[in-house]
Amino acid sequence: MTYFFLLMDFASIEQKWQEKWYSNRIYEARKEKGRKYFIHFAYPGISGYLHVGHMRGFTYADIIARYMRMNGYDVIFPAGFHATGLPAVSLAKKVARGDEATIEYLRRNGCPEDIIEKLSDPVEVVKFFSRVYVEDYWKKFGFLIDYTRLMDTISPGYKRFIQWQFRRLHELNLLVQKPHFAPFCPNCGPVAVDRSETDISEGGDAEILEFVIIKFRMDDKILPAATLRPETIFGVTNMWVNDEVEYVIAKVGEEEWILSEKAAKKLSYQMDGVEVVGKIHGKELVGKKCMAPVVEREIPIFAAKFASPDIATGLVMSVPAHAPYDYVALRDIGMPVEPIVIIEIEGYEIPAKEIVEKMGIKNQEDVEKLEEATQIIYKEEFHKGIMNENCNGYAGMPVNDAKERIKEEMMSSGIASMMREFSKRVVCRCGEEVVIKRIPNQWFIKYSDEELTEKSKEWVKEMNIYPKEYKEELPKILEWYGDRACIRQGSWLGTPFPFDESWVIEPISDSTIYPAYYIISKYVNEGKIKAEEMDDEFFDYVFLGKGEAKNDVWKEIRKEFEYWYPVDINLGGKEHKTVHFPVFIMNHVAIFPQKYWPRGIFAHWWVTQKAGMKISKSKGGAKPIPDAAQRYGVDSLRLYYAHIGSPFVDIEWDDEAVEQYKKRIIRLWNLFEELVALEGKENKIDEWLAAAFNDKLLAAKEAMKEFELRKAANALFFEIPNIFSWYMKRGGENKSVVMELVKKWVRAIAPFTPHIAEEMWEKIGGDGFVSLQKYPGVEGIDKSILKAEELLISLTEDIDEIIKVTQIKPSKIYIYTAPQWKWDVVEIAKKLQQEKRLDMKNLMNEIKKMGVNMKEAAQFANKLIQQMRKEEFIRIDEKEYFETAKEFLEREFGANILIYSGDEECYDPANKRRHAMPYKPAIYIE
RNA sequence: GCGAGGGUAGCCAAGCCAGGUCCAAGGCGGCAGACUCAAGAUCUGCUGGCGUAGGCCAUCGCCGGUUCAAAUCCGGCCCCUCGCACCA
Repeated sequence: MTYFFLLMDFASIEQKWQEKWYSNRIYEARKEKGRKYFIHFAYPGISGYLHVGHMRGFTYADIIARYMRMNGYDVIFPAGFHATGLPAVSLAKKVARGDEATIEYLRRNGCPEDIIEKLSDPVEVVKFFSRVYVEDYWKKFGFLIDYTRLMDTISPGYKRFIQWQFRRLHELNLLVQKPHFAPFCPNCGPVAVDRSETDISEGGDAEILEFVIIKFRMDDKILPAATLRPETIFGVTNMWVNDEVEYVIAKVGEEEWILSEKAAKKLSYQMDGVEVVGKIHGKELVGKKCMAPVVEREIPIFAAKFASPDIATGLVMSVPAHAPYDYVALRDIGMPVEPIVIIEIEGYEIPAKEIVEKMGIKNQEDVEKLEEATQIIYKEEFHKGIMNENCNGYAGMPVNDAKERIKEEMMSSGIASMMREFSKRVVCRCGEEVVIKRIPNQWFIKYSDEELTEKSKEWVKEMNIYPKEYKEELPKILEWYGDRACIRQGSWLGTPFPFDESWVIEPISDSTIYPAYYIISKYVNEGKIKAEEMDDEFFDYVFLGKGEAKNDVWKEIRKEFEYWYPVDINLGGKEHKTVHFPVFIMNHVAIFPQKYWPRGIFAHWWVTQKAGMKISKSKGGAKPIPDAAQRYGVDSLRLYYAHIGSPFVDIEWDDEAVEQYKKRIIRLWNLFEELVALEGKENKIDEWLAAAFNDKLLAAKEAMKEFELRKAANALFFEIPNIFSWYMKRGGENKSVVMELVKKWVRAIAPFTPHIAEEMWEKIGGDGFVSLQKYPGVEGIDKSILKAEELLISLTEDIDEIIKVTQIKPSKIYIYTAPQWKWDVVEIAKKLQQEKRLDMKNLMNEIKKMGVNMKEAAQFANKLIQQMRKEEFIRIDEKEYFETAKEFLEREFGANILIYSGDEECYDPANKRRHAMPYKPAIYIE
C-alpha cells in the first residue's frame, strides 16, 4: 500500500483522460436525446490570474453538468469572458505605468516576459488571459465546457448583439434619460471610483453622500450650510465659520452665496451658473448675524476650527443639542447660546451634551471620539427619535420620516438645495482631486418599471433558485432595484451605445442576456457567420422568431436557440445576488417571450483566506491554480470544493484540509483495488451490502435533486466506502456482488472525481468513457436486512460496553432474543397505533387476553410504547440473523457466542433473558 | 437604516426547512495500539462526565415558551459576518 502512495501519479492520470475527452470532443453540446440542460456560470471578468478560491463555483458547474449528462440530458455548458469593465483595463494600466507589484505578480505566476510587455494593451490582456483560463484552469480541471462556444464581450459580433438588445429596450420604453451625478476628474474626464483604484490613486472606497444645503440669509447674501441632517434645522442656535479661512462670494443663479473656494469649484460641476465674484474672510463673518429659514430665527455666527473648507460648503449650522461637534465647539467658547432640544429619545435629555460628557470629550480637537459620538447619536436619533413640540408641523413624527419630508419641503420651496460630496478625499491618478459632476442627460435602464418588476417577481416564483433563502430574498431585491445608469464616457472597453456612439455601455448592462449569444458564438467561431451579417433582422429572427431566415445558417441557429434555450441554471458567486442575477432575470423578462425566461439560479459562497493571511503572498490560498492542481491532484481539489462545506457558506482555504482530501482519494483507490481483488463466495452479508449500498446511492441522488453537492459527496465518498469496508470486515468476499456494486459506484462518483473514475472504469473493463455512462439507478432496498445489520452493530456495541464496565475477560457470551409473545405484543401495538389508540390502558387490555406474566408484560409494554414513537418495528428473525454472524462475533470478541431464542430452554444464571425485547436482545457474559 | 446570513464539543464543519433513530455525521488535533531499526505514511480503537451489565447525567450563544419529546418549532435578548449600486 505504501508504495502506491508514491506511485499514485495524479498528473499523468489527469492528462491521459483529459486528452481522451478533448480529442473525442465529448464536451460538445449535441441535440440527441430530446431533453436538454443549459448550465453556465457567470463568466469571469478578466482580472489577471485567478486563485484556487475562484475554482469553487466553476467546479460546481462542471459537477452538475456532468451529473445531468449522465442522467440522460443533452447538456450545453458554455463559457466565456467578461472583458468589458474595469479589471482588464485596470491591469493594462498598471502594466503601462510599470507598476512594480503588478509586474512581479505576473512573473511569479509564470507570465513570459514578451507577454508582459504586450499587456499594457487591455485587448492583449483579454486575449492572453482568456487562454490562461481555458488552458491552465478549466481544461486542467477536466471541465467538460463546450469549448467550441467560447466568446468574449468585446468581439464585433457580441457588440452587435448588445446594440440589438439596447434598441429592443428602447422600443420597450425601458431606456430613460435623466440627470445623474458621477465621479469626474477635471483633467482626465470621467473616472471610476472603485476599490481596485484603476483610475484613482486614493479613496477607492469613498461613498457619495448627499448633503442638504440650507440657505441662511445674511443681508443680501446667502450662507449655505451643508448638513446630512436637515431635520435638525429646528434646533439651530448659531452658524459656524472657520475664522482662518478666506471664503468666496459666488453667484449661484440669481443669488450670491458665501462658501469656501473649493466648495464653489465643486458646486460648479453640479449646478449651472456658479461664478466667483468676490472674497470674504471668515473673520469678517464672525460676530455677524444671519436668518435661519423655516424657524425664522436670527442667529449669531461664531468661529469653529472643525468647520473645514474641504467638506461640502465649508459652512456648518450649529445644533448643539443633537450634534456633539457643535456642542463641544460652543462649550470651547463659553456657551454663549443654549442648546435647543428638538428630538425626544429615551435615555437622553440633551443627547449631544450627555454623550460628550459621558465619553469625556475635552474639546473640538478630540476628533476620534467626536466622530464616534456623532455616529452613536445619529443612529439612535434616526431610528428611535421622535420630533418634539419645537418642530411645528413635524411634532410627534419619527425622525426618519421627518428627515425626508423636511428635505422635500425645503427643496421645493427653494430654501434648500443639494450637494453631492465624497465621504473621503478621492484623488485621480493625475494628482487632481476628483469631483462629482452632474450629467444632465444620462441614460438609464428603467428597472423601476412597475410592469417589468411585477412580471419578474412573479417569474421568480417559477424558478429553481439555490439556496432557497435567496429565492425569498430575490423579490425584495427586484422591488428595491432602481434605474441603472447604463452608459458612461471614458476610455473603456465595451459596446458603443447605439443612440449616442460617443458613450459606452457599462459592464453590468452588457451582460444580462449573454447566454443567448452562446448559441451564436459557435457559428462565429466556426466562421459560418460574420459579424457584419448580424443585424437587427438577424437577431429578431433568431431570438424572437420574427421575419424570415435569409439563409440556412440562420435557420440552423434559430433551431439551436429553440432547442437549448432557456437557461436552466446560471451559477455564480454570492456577489451576484444583488447585481447580476436581478438584471439577468429582468432583461430576459423584458426582451424574450416567456418560454425563454431563465429557469434557475445557483448562488454559491466564497473561498476566503485564513484570517490575517494576505492574498498573493507565498503561503495560503494564493498559490497559482496549476501549482495546486499539481500538488494535490485535480480530483482531490474537486472533492474538496464539493465536500468541505455546504455550497452556501464561505469556507476558509486550508492546505491541510486539501491534503486530507488527497489522502482520501488515495485511500479510495486502495479500497477499490482491494474490492476488485476479492475472489470469494456467497455470504449472508452480501444481501446487506446491496441494500446498504443502494440506500446510500438513493440518498446521494436525492441530494443531487436539489444540488446539495456536499450531501451527495458525503454519501458517495464517505458513507459508501465505509459500507464496503464494513462488508469486508464482516467477512464479505463475493466477487460478483462486489463487482456489480463497484461498477455502480464508479459511475456514481464520476461527476465529482472524473479522472480517477475513468481510471477505475478502465480497470474494471467498462465500456467507453465513464463520463458518458448512464448514472446508476437504485434497486430495491431491503429495509429489514438493513435493520437486522443495525441490530447486530448495536449488539456489538452493547457487548463492548458491558465488557468495558465490568472488565470481564469474556470466554462465553450468551445472547437471548425476545420470546414470541413479545413480538405478538408488538403486532398488537402496531395495530393500536394505526387506529390511533395506542396507550398503556388499551395495550394492557389486549395483553390480558394473552395469559402471560402481567408484571413482566407491563414493564415491557411501557418501554415498547416509548420505543414505538421513535421507530417502526419490522419483524426480524434476530436469532437466525445473528447465527449468520456468529463467526464474526467470535472473532471480534475472542469468545464463544451462544445464541438462544427467548422461547427455548437454556443456560441463564443471571436471569437476563427476561429483559430481552424485540430489537434488544438480552446479553450475559462470563 | 434597508436586505441577508450566522453563533454546534479543543478546532473546522454537518444536522435545523420536514421535532423523536442526536449520549450530535465527517474531518483536524489529541491518546493508545499494529506495521517499521526508527521516523513518516498507512491501518485499528478511544477521545463530555460518572458507572463492576448494555445505564444515568450534562452539552448545540443566553432567557423563556409550545410539546409526551427541542440543536431542530415560537417569542425575546446578546454577539459576529456580508451586500447596499454604476463596482465586477
